[in-house]
Parts: sequence; C-alpha cells; structure tokens
Amino acid sequence: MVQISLRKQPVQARSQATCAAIKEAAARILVTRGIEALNTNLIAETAGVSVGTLYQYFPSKQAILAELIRDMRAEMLTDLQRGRQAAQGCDLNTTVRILIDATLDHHRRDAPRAEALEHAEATLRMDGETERLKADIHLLVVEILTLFGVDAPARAARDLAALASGMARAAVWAGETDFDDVAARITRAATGYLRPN
Amino acid sequence: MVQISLRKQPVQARSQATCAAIKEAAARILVTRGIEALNTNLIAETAGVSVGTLYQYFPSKQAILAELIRDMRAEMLTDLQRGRQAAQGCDLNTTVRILIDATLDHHRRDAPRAEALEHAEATLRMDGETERLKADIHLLVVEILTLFGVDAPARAARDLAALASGMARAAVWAGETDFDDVAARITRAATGYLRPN
Amino acid sequence: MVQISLRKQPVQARSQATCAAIKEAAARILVTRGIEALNTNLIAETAGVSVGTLYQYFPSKQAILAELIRDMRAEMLTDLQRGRQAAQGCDLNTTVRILIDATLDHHRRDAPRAEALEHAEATLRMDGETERLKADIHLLVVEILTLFGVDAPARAARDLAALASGMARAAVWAGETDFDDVAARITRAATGYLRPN
Amino acid sequence: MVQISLRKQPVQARSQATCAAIKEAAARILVTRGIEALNTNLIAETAGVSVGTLYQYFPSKQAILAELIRDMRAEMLTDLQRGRQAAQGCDLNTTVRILIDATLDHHRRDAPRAEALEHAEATLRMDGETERLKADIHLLVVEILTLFGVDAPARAARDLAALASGMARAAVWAGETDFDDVAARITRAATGYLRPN
DNA sequence: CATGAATGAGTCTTCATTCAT
DNA sequence: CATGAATGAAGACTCATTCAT
Repeated sequence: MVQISLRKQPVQARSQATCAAIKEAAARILVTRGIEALNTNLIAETAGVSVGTLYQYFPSKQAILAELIRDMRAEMLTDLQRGRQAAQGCDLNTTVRILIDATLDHHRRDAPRAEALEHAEATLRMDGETERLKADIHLLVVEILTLFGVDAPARAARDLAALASGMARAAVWAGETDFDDVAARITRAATGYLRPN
Repeated sequence: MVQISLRKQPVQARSQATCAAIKEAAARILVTRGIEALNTNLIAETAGVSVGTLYQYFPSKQAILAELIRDMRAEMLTDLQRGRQAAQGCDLNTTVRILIDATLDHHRRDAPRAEALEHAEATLRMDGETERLKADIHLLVVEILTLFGVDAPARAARDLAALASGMARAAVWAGETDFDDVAARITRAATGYLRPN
Repeated sequence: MVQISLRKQPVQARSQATCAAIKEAAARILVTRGIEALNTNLIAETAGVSVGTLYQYFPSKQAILAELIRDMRAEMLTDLQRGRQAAQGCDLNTTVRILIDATLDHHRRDAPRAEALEHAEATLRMDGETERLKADIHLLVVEILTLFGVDAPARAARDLAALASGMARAAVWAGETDFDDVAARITRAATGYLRPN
Repeated sequence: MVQISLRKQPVQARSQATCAAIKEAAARILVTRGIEALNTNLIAETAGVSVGTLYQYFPSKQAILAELIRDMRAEMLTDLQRGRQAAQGCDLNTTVRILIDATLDHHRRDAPRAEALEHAEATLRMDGETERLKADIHLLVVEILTLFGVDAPARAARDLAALASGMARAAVWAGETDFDDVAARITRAATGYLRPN
C-alpha cells in the first residue's frame, strides 16, 4: 500500500510543470528501458531536476509509479463513461463493442506506455485512490451487464476485462497498431462469452 | 537473455535434492512475497543451504527464475500434446475445449505458482530453450487451427493464448479454484472468437 | 582497459577535497598494506567517506588505481619535459644524466608511493589516457636518442627505461633515500649501455 | 610469510606426479590468464584432480605459488653456480657476461613463465626457504664482485640484479626471443656500471 | 587417500533517501 | 524551494577452505 498523496499541492504553474516533467520522465524510462532501469536519480536527471526536487513532489519512487498508474486508470474510467453515454439505447453486442473500443483508447494514445504501466501495475500494491478507480471501472461494467440480464455479472465483468486486457497487451507486444482491428477481435470473443446458451 | 545451464550437472542424489530445494525455495518466495523480495540470500536460507551452494548450481539469480519458467513451459507443452492426442477426430469446438482444459493443468497443480511464474516471465528476457518451448506451444496451436481452416492462424493462436492466459490469471487472482468452470468460460470466449461470420 | 573518467566532475571545493581524499586513502593503503588489502570499503573508511560517495566519483575500484597511476605518469612526463629543456645543447652523457635525474623526481617526492604504483601498474590493463602518456614518455626519449644518432633508438629507450626503473625500485626496496646517488649509478649503467663499440 | 612445507612428503611416484601436475596447472594459468584468474578450483580442475587432493599436497593457494617461485630461484642459483664455474679465471667483463647469460637461462627455458613468476614474486611475502635462495644468489654475486675489488659489492650486486631483471622483463614484454642479444645489451649496461673512473 | 559438495566471510556495487548549503 | 553531495543498508556473487562420504 503506497502513500501517494503529494507532499505539497502543486498549485503554481511551475510546480505543476515540474511534477508533470517528473512523471513524464518516469514513464519514458519505464517504456524505453524497463522497470529495472527505473531509479530516482535517472528520473530526476531525465526530468531536468535534482533528486531533492523530486522528493519535494513525491514521497517515494513507488509513489511516482503509483500516480502514473492512477492517471491511466482515471483516463480509462473517463473513456468508459463516455462509451456508456454513446451506447445509450444500443443492444448488448453493440454496447460491448463500444465499451471495448473505449477500453483501447489509452492504447491508441500511447500503446507502449499503456503496456508498460499495466505490467508495472501487477507488480505494485495499489494505493486506495487507484483501487477506488478500478472498483468504479468494474462497477460500471457490472451495471451494464446487469442491465442486460447477464448471469453472474461481477464475474463476467472480471472475465471480460481480463480477456480484453490480455488480448490488447499481446497485440501491443506483437507490434500491432491497428487497434480497431484488435477491438473487433476482442469483441468477437466477448460476444461469444456473453452469448446465451 | 539469461544463461541458465547448470554449472554442475547434479548427478548424485544429494545434488539433485539440493538443486530442487533451491528451485522450490525460489518458487515459494516468489508466490508468497513477490519478485521484489526474491534475493539469493533468502533463497539459499529458505532452501536450507548456503549462498555458495546456490551458486554451485545456478550461475545467477535470474537463471533460477528462468529455469522455473522453463520447467513450467515444458510441462505446458506436454499437457497440450496430450490434449491434442485426446482431441484426435473431434470437431473444432471440442478440440478447443480440450486444449483449454490442458492449458489449465498447471493451474490445477499449483495455481498461485503458475500465476507468479507467468507474471515473472513477462519481466525476463527468456533463454533460448524457453523461447523454443514457447514457439513449440504456439506452433502446436497454429497447426490445429490451420487444420480447421481458421483464418490468420498465427494471430488467432496468439489471441487465444492471450485470452486464456488473461482470464486464468484473473481467476487465480480472484481466488477461484474450480478450473473446470474457468475452462468452460474461456471456451465460450474462444469459441466466439473462432465463430465464422 | 579501465574506464577512469570521473562520474561527476568535482567542481565544488568540497567535492575536489573528497575526490582527493579518496585517492590519497587508496595510495596510502597500497603503500602500507599492499594491493591485496586494497578494497573499496577500506578506501572509503580511510578517506572518511561512505562507499556510496566513493562511487559518486569513481566508477570502480580499478578506476581509482588507474587514475593514481595516470597522475604519476603525467607528472613523470612533465618532469622529463623539464629535463629536456634543461639539457638543451648538452652532450649525450650529460643529457642522459639530466633525464635520469628527472625520472627519479617522483621517487624523490614519495618513494614508497612511486614504488607501489609502478608495481600496481604492471597488474592492470591501462586506460587510453595512461597509454598515451606512456607513449609520450617513450617518444620523448626516442627523439633525444635519435638526435644523438643512437642505434635502434626505440629499443634503446625501452632498455634504458627498464634499467632505470628496475634499479630505482630496488633502491627503494632496500630503503635508500639518496636519489642523487641512485641517479649517478643508473647513469653509469646507461652511459655504458650507450657507449659506442 | 607463507608456510609452504608440504603436508606430506610425496615419496611415491604417483604423489610426485600429482604434485607436479598441480604446480604445472598453476603456472599455466598464471601465464595465460594472469594472477587474478588464479584460484584453487581452477588449478585443481586444470590439473585434473579435485580440490580436496590439491589441499592434500599444499596447505594453501599461496603455498603453490611460493613453491613455484622457490623452484625458479633454485634453478637460477644452479644456473649461476654453473656460470661461476665456467667463468673461472676470466676477467671481470667476461665473468659478468657469463653470469648474465646464466641469469637469462630460465627466460630461455620459458620466458612468459619466468616473467609471470617474477612479477608474482613481488606481490608475495616470501617463505624462509626462498629468502635463503635469494640470499645465496646475492651472495654468489657479491663474492665475485669482491674478488674483482668492486666497491660496495653488496649494493653493486643489487644494482646489477635489478638492472638485469628489469631489462629482461621488458624484453619479454616486448616479445623479444633472442636472449643472446638481450644478454649482450644487459652486459653493456653492467660493464658500464662497473667501469672504474 | 580422493572426491566434490558445502560453507560463509568477504567484495564490489547500487540506489532510495536525507540534509546541509 | 532547489540543489546535489553524502549516506549506508542491501544485494549479487566469488573463492579459499573444510569435511562427510
């Protein structure tokens, strides 16, 4: 359980810029050189600040990673909420298709980063805020599945998330870039999973 | 790329026991305390040997992990080959069901261990032998899909593996133990994925 | 081939002092307890800093030694260049005498240290900078010998350097401190070596 | 001060062969891979025996090296004694030439080995037996120099030994193989050193 | 006696974190 | 606030030596 609350709220513009630079540096290192190469001195250097400054904004190395992941999950929740809006009144299959599409939006924005963060996520124990976001994401899917009368909606939501995440990450690994096609294939599997009978 | 060849071939009974104890200790730590807590001193202590002994059998810490993973992949290949035998003459859906069942055999033997190793696998660059095993596993699936005239069989094999692995790992995370049920759900998704049209 | 470039350029006064303290500590240990007793923990402790600090300034243990040796060779080159200036217009024997005197200047400054470093030098593969300094030293002698029409000047330069170095080190071992006398004896041998016929 | 007396006198032929094999292995490693690569496991393996056996014959790693050096010094003493016989009745210069020739005999037999051992010798504290041999060698030269009325014969003997050893080692380093020529050059220097006036 | 498995003290090196300036 | 020098605990790995078989 990682303490990620900022030590100080970066209210000023410069502070926010520094904070963002640190996070960007960490993400870039994570993607290009892997989690083993990720260390605070390198993050600070890459961000163009001193280690001391880094520790002004983040209480620990883990906190930086945790916040990166939290941001990703927050974006994903937003993407899914937008998807739900768009799917108002559609049938199950269409809704599923739209939500899967939404799920892949952060891959579309920066696939290697999404992949790296999802992998890092499995290594860390999450902070409360991120857990809450993940719960919200899960709940959103559960609600929709419930609406369509799907059996064991919690388990189904988990299965679908795992299926989608697994396939998306494998596609990134394989170097695929056409995420519409990936979404289509994931949808085929999801639809099959949900098919009655 | 990790060098995993043993430094010393454990011919004597005591040697083999020691070697196995080291691997078991590493696996136990990996499962119970995670990859960050995995260090050579702890492995040796847990195995009841000295660090020196550990290094008689393994050239590096990574090599221990690599061999654990290689063993798992080797078992999985065997499981799948057995599955293919059993599926001789069956239709696609049945064959898929049988192979997915086989895929979950190592989860059935020790689910937390399977989960931990699959996650660790994503962190390491594999040695040649393990790459070969993974290629063999992939090829086996590709061959079967080709036999049934599935489109883009290589990509389909990758998608199905990712889908199955993702769902299985999520189930383990959630604490499920009925892997027949998990297999049934994975099969639903896989069958949907493969459905023509 | 040892990488000796400092990790951090010691610009501040404190840094330079720390860096120098580390080198001094290493030299002192080398002289008093020999190369086998030389280890990074002891160097750091002797220098009054932590190991971490040592590694801020030197990328490896070898690099410390390498830089000590490089410094010595750089001083020696300067000594010899000064000697060459002083010998302008002298005959061969006088020139030789002056250069041998110059060669012993670093023994005059700190004989045990010179001895210890020259011995350590034979153990290490040198970095490029030190090789260049040694080549420059060699070249300086070759040029002078060529000027006086000495046969096979490269080989003669090597022979004379070996002769001088060997005798000087033996003198230090024996506890001699009058390096003018040592220089006189070396000069006798060198003059004999160069005598035509 | 290294304890080198054998733990057991190798009276039997097999024992002597084992003992020699260990020494040969150590020497070969020293020459081909340097003193840093010299370790007991490698020596034993190279010699075709087990570590345990190695420790039957030598009380420590250092003892092996020490005995190798002792052997070399013993041979050198023999060479010099033979040289003194041959030089009976000759004048100083001829005697010097003969003795220098004798000094290079172990280089003629195996130059890289001689070089490696002489260098290793400088690193070790010698055992009593080797010290005695070196003292005998020194004394032999002192006696001859005294016979010819050389001033400060002990210091001269030391100077000549250093000069000869230094030049010979430099020649080996440079890859020279014609030790008659090396001897001639050393003799020129030695003769110059000894020249009255 | 020979073997080689086992030992564990000792070394090098890294890196998250602190704090004097 | 920013800096970056300093810290030192921790971890990977080596190798001389011992001892049960």
